[in-house]
Amino acid sequence: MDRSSPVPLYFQLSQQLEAAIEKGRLAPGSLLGNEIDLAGRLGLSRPTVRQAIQSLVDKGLLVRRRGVGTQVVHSQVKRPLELSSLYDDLEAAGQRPATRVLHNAVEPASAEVAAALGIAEGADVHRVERLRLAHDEPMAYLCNHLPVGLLAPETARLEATGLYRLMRAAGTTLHSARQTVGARAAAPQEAELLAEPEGAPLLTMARTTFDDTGRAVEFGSHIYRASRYSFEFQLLVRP
Amino acid sequence: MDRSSPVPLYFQLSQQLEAAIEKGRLAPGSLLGNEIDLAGRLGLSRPTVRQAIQSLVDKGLLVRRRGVGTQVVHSQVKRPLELSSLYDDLEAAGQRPATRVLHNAVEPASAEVAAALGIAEGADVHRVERLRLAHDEPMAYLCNHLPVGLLAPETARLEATGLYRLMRAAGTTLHSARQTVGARAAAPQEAELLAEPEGAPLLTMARTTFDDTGRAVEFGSHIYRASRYSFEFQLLVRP
DNA sequence: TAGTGGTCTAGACCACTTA
DNA sequence: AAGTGGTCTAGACCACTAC
Repeated sequence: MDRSSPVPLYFQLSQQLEAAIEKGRLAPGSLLGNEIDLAGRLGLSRPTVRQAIQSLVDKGLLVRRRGVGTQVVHSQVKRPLELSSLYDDLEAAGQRPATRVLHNAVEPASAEVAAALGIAEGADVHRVERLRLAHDEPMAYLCNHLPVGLLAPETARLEATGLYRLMRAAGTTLHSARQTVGARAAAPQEAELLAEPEGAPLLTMARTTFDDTGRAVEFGSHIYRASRYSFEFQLLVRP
Repeated sequence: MDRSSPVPLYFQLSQQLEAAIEKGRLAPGSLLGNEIDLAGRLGLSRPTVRQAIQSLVDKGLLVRRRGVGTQVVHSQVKRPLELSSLYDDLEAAGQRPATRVLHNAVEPASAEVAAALGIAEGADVHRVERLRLAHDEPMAYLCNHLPVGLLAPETARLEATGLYRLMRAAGTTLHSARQTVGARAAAPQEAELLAEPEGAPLLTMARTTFDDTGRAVEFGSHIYRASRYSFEFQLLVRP
C-alpha cells in the first residue's frame, strides 16, 4: 500500500488482488480470509477493504457468502467484452482492416433514425456509409447516423480507423449500446457489394450507442457476411 | 424510510429514487441535491445515501460529476436484458410457446462440449434436444448440454417451461453467459425441422452459461429461423 | 471561494452459515 | 457457539468544478 500515491487505497488493493488471481497466487475456490484481519494486516479500515473486494465481486472474480467467506471464482469468466468495434476486432486478429467510405454527408433524419437517436424527425444528422474490408475482401457494409455537434466525421479519418475510436478521441464517453442481431438472405445489391452469391445468409445488426449521460450518440445498421464473421459477447445477469 | 423493515435502508432509498425517476418526478438532467443535505433530510448517514446512489449509477440511471452534482440520466437507457430465455421471451410476447423434446439422455461429452463446460472429455453430461414452437409453428431448434449433478432435466418439465427456469428452481444462480451469434444457410435436415426452404438464412447461437462461482452450468448450440426471430440485448462498456 | 463528490477511518450491531 | 459478511453511523480531509 502506498499512501502517498494518488491512486486510491481501495483501488491499489483491488489491483493487487486481481493480479494475484490472474497469476494463480490465489487459486480458484480458495478463501480470501476475513475482512477484519485483512484490514488489520494491511493497515486499512474495513470499509476500504470491502470497497476493494466489492469491485472484484462486480467484475465476477470473487464471490462472497455470508457466514462462509470470500472465494476466488472457479473458472475465471472472461471479462465482458468492450463495446465491440469491428475495426479493432479485425486489427486485433491481424486481418489488416481497411475502410472504403461510400457516403458521408449531413442529411435530415428519417423517422426511424430520429426515433433511435431521440431527436426530431428531419433534424440534421451525419450519415456515413462504409464498406469494411479485411485482406482486401469485403467483410461488412456499415451505415451509421450521428447527431450533428458531437463529431464531424472526416472521410480521411474514417478510412484510417474505426468510428468508436474517433468518437472517444472527440471526447465522447461511450457507456452502453442496445443491439438487435438478426439474419436475412442477401438482396442482389447487397450480394454484389459484399461479393456473396445472391440469397447468401447475412448477419444484420442495428445498434444505438449511448454516452454516460444517457444520450444516444450513434445509430447504425450493419450487414456482415455470415461466412466471414460472427459476434461474440458476454451477458451478465442483473443481480 | 422504515427502519423496522428488514429491507436495508440504502435499498429502500434506491428503490424510491428509481421509482421517482421512472415516473418522471425526477426529470432527466435534473440535479439530485447534494449527498450531505439528502442524508440530513432523510435521517441517514452519508455513506448510506452514497450506497443507494451508487447502485443507481451502476444501473445507468444516474451520473455523478465531482464539483457538479448527481444528475438523472437524459434518455432512460432501457435496463440490461436478463439472460434471455427464448421461452420467457415468447411468453412475454403472448406467443404461446410450446416445446417438443426430441432427445433427453445422459451421454459422454464430446471434445467440444467438454471444452465448453470445463470438464473431462467423455465425462457424463445430459444432452437435451428440443424444438421450440410458437403458435404451433417451429421457431428454433435447441441442443443443450448440462453437467450431471446440477439438474436432472425431466422431459415433462422441459415441455412445460424453459431450461433456465428449471435451473433456477434447482438452486443454480445464473450469473453470466458467453455467446457467439452467427448465421448460415439451412441444411436440408434443418430446413425440414424448422419448416423453412432449403438454404434459408438461419440465426445460430452457441452459449455457455456460468453460475456465480464461475462454473459452467450449461452449453447450448441453437438454431433460429431468421424470418421469425432476432436477438436484442444491451452491452455495457466497462468503466 | 463555495460547493460538490471521492476517499477514508474506527467503531457498532445484525443475519447467516457451519460445526 | 464461533466466525463470516451485511449494514450503518458520524465524523474527517481532499480534489475537482463553477462562479
